[in-house]
Amino acid sequence: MPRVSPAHMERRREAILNAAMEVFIAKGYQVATVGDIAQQAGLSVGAIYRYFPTKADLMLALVRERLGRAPALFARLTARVEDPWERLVRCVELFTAALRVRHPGTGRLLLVTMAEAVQNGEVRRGLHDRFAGLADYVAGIIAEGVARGRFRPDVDPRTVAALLLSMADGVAVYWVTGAPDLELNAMGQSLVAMLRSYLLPEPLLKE
Amino acid sequence: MPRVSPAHMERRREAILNAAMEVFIAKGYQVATVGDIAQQAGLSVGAIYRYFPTKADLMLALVRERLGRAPALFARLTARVEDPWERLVRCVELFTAALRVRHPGTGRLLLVTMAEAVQNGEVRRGLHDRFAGLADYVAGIIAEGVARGRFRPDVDPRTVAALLLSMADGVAVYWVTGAPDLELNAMGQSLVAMLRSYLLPEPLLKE
Amino acid sequence: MPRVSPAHMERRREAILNAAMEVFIAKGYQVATVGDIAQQAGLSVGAIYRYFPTKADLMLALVRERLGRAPALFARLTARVEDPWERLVRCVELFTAALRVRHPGTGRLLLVTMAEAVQNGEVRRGLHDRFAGLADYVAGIIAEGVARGRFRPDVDPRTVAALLLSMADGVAVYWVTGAPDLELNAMGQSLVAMLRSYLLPEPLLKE
Amino acid sequence: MPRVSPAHMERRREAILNAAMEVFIAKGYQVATVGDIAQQAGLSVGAIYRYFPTKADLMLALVRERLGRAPALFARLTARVEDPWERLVRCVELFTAALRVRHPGTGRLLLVTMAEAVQNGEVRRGLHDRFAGLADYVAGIIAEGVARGRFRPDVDPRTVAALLLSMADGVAVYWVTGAPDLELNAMGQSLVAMLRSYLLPEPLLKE
DNA sequence: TATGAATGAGCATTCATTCAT
DNA sequence: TATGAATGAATGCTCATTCAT
Repeated sequence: MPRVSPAHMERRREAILNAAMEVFIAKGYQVATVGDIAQQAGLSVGAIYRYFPTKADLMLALVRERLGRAPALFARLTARVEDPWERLVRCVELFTAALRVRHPGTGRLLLVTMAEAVQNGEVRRGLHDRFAGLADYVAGIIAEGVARGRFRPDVDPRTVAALLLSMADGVAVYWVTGAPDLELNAMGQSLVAMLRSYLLPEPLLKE
Repeated sequence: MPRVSPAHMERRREAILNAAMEVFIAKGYQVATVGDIAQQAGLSVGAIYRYFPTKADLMLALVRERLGRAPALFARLTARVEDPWERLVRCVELFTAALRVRHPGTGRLLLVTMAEAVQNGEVRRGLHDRFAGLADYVAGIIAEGVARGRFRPDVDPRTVAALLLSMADGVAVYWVTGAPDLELNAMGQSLVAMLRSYLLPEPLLKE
Repeated sequence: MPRVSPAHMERRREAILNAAMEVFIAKGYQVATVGDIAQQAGLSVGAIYRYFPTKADLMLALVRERLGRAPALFARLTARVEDPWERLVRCVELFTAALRVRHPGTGRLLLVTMAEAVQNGEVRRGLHDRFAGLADYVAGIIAEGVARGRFRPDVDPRTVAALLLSMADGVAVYWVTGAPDLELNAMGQSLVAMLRSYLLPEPLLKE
Repeated sequence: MPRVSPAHMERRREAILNAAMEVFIAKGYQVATVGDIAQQAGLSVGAIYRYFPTKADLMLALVRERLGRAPALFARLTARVEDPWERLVRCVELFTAALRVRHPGTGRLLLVTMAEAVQNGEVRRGLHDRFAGLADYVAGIIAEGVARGRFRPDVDPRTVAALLLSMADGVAVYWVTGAPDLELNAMGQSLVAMLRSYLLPEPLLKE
C-alpha cells in the first residue's frame, strides 16, 4: 500500500532524470555527484536511490529514455512527408532545429554518453541501438527513394545513412563542445545541396 | 639514474605519454588513475610526476602533441598531390587508413578528449585548434579547386570543410565506441562519390 | 542517522574538536593525520569532513574556540576580585592552576599552535588576538592599580602586561615540552614576590 | 683517501646547516623538504645525505650546535662583568640584542624546535640541555649575588632563573610569530626595573 | 664525490552508498 | 517515504630516501 500514487512516482522519476541530464551535461558523468543531482532535483540523496539503484542506472536510463527515443521521434515527426527526398531534407532540418532549439542539451548528452560508452557496455549498447534505429530509418527513406526511382539507383542506402548520421552526430558533438565557427544553418544547407547533387539524378539539367 | 641525457628524458616522456594514451583510451580520463598509467609505463607513480606536474597535464599534452599535430600531418602527407580534387580524395583515404591502421587509438583519444573538453577549457581550446587547423587545410583545398575552376563555383569552402571534418570525427567517434556496422571503406567510397557529384561540375556527362 | 538535532551536531562537533586537540597535542599538527583524529573521536574519516571542511579548519577552530576564549575566561574568573593587586595575583594563580589541573592540554596546544602560526596567517592572527586580549586585560588591571595609587606610578601597564604574558606562555611552553625541573608553584610564588616588590610602593617598610 | 680536505667538508657541513636553519625557520620542520634545503644550500639532495643521514639529524644538529651553544655563548660574552647585578643586566641586554640584531633567526628556530620536541625525544633532550645550561648560568649569577650580599637574601636562584628564562623564551617565541605590539627594548627595560626592585635591597632609599 | 631520477609508502580529501530516524 | 549523517574505499599527489651514473 504505497502512500503516493504511481503517477506521482513517475513524475518524480522524470524530475530526477531531468536533473541528472542537466548535471551530466554540465559536468560529465564521472565528475557529477549524486549530491549534485539531488540538489538539482530539489531532493535528498536518499530519495534518488529510491528511484535509481545506482548512479550508473541514471546514465543508462537517460541513454534509453532520452537518446534511445530519437528514432521513434524522427519517424513520428517526418511521417507525414510523402516524398523521400523531402523527408530526408526534413530530417536534416529537424536535426538542426533540435540541436539549436528544441533539445539543446541532447548533443551534450550524446557526447557525455559516448565517453561513458568506452567503459560501460550497457551504455554502449544503448547508444548503438539509437544509432542503428536512426540509421535504419534513414536507410529506409533512401531505399524507398531508390525503389521509387526518385534517387540515383547505385547508392547504398545503409552506407549513406551511416555517413549522414555520423556527420550529424559529429556536428552535434563539436557544436556542443563550443567549437567556435560552426554555422549550423549553413552546414545544413550545404549538406542538403550535397545530397541533392548526389541522390537526385541529373537535377542540374532541369533546375 | 640521474644526469641522464636529454634524449633519454625525452624518450621517457614519450613512453609516459604513450602509456597515458593507452590507459585513457581504455578507461577514459576520469576513471584512469595515475597508478594505472605508471603501471602501463612500467614506472612508479612518482616518476610520472617528474615529467608531468598533474594528471590533467597528461591529457593536455596528448591533446596538443597527438591530436594537435593532425593538421600538420595531413598537410605533409598530401602535399605532393597537385590536383585539388585528388588531394581531397587523398585526405579521405588518409583519414580512413589512419583510423583503421596507422593510429587506431586516435579516434578513441578524440572521443575521450571531447568528453573532457566539456569541463576543461584548455583541453577544449586544444581540440578547437586541431579542428580549426584541419578545417583551414581542407577549406584551402576546396577554395583552390574553386579558384582553378575545378570545383563548382557556388560552394562555400569553409562550410563544406567543417561538414567534412564533422563527419570524419563523427565516424571516428562511432567507430571507436565499437559501433557494429560501420564499414569504413564503404563509407569512404560513398563520401567520395557524394563529393564528386557535388563539387565537380557535370562530371557525369563526360565520365 | 540524519535529521539529528542541532544539539547533537554541536555535541559531535565538540567531540571532534576534543579529539583533534588530543591528537594535535600528542603529535603536532603536521604529523597528526585526519585518520588519527577520526579514530580518537570514534568516527570515520568522512564524518570529520562533515563538520570541518579541511584539516586546517580544525586547527583554526581550536585556536579560536579554545585558546581564543582565554581572555574572556580570565576576565570572568577574576571579575569578583576588587583590588587590582589581588586580581593580578589571582591571575597568576589561575594560570598556574589552569596549566597544571584544569586545562593541562592548553599549554601544549599553545605550543603546537605557535609552531603552525609561523606558516599559517589565520592561525597567527588567532594567536595574536588571544595575546592581545589577555594583554589588554592585564594591562587594564595594572592601569587601574596605577590610577588608584595602589601601584607605583611609573610603570608602563602595557609593557609589563606583555612581559607577564610572555613569561606565562614561556613557562607554559616549557612546562609542556616536559622540561624537567620547572616547579610551577615555586615559580608562581617568586613571580608574585617580584611583582609585589616592583608594583607596590615601599611595601617592605610596613610589612 | 678522501678527495676533499676535512676543512672543506666541515665548511660544507656548516653551509648545509645554515641552509637547513633558514628553511626550517621559514617553513617549520615538517613542511620543509630536503629538496628545499638542498636548493637553499646550492647543492643536490644527495649531497645533503652525505653529511646528514636523515632529515631529523639536521634538526638535531641545529638544536645541539646552534641552540645548545647558547649557555657557553652567554658565559663568554658576560664573563668580564664582575658585579652580579651588572652581569644579569648584561644578560638581558644580550638576549634582546641577539633576538633583534645578531641572531634574529634563533627565536624562530627555538619555536620550531619546541614544536618538534613534542614528538622527538632527542630534540626534547637537546632543548632541555640548553634550558638547563642557561638556567644554571643565570642561577649561578643570582646565587653569587646573594652570597656576596648584593641581592636580597631570600630569593631562590634556581626558580628566579627559570622564571627569567621562561620569560625570555616566551618573548622570543611571540616576537617571532610576529606579535604586533611587542616592544623588545621597552620590555627589557621594564624587566630590569622589576629585577632591580626585587633583587637589590632597598635601592629606592639611596637612588 | 656529487647528482638527481626513481621509488613507493603515506596523506588529505571525495563520494557512492547505506540506514537510523 | 524521505532525509542526510555516517561510512570507508579509492585517488591524486608529495617527499624522504636510495643508488646508478
